Amino acid sequence: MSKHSHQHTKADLGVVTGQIKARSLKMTGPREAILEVMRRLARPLTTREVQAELNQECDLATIYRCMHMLENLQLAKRFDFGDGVARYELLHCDAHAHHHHLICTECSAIVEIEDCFPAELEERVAQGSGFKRITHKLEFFGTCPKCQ
Amino acid sequence: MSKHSHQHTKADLGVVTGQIKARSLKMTGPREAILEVMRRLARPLTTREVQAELNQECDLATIYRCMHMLENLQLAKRFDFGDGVARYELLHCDAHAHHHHLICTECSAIVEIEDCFPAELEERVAQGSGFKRITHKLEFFGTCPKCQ
DNA sequence: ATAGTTGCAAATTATTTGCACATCC
DNA sequence: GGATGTGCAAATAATTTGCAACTAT
Repeated sequence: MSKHSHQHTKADLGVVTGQIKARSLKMTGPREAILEVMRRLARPLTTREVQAELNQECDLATIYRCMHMLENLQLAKRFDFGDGVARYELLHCDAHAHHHHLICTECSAIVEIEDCFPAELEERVAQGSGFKRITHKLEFFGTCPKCQ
Repeated sequence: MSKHSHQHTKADLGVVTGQIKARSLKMTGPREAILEVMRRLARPLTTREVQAELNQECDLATIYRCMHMLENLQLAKRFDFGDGVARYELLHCDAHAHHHHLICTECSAIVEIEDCFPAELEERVAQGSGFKRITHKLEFFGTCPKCQ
């Protein structure tokens, strides 16, 4: 419940529930369960992975809809690792929100990269193109120690 | 044929056909047509976009299979812009092979970014993780001038 | 000749949607 | 009570696959 338990790798669900209620959306059983899984695993997850981690039963459609809601509220981010399946990760609440991943092309293991990508390049891109509100997605791929 | 005709935006199909034949694969009519489209448009294309640009008829399955072949031969690269559709782009043959894109989140317009991303960061990632053969994908998203 | 290719149709897989019923505020 | 959410089943949409016929080399 405390709003300041900064565990750094775990999103603060208080913020999430706050955002949900602020928009007259509802905090339901399935949503709580999904959020708990996303907070606990704290890495990009497919809808099926989320479903598998759930204690209770939950329809895939519900999970998809929850992911979309979280994405719209900018509480989660979608990632595409090139295998045709979308993955979603809950965003952290502190400044560490923006980060990248290193994915093993053999076993799909995911490592979070703390090194933040220089935002300076983003500005250069903005200026050279006339685009506004620029964001970026950066993912690294390679072969993990186990799979080498 | 010259290895140094730097047209910069167009891949050298000679290299592609060379690679294909070197592996005892065949250069067929459909493949030539697909490659011509990819070379001409020189941006990430969905299979449907390729099909629409083709003069002759060509089955989607054939285009998918061609994309996979090109990807395996490292002659093309797959991109995911977050809309659930894979896009493939023919790689250039000169040193400019690696590049990034800036995609309009409104109209999906694609701008190629010449600025190459510092490979130095890639090495730092490699060292910190124990991963080998590291590559990366970096895409920028924003609102283009027209859509602002 | 023969290994590699293609089109077609059917199968898979991911994701979305309509709707009646259930649930949160 | 009324708006919002859920499960279920059906609909879309992307991508893959089996196979018989075809074509480069």
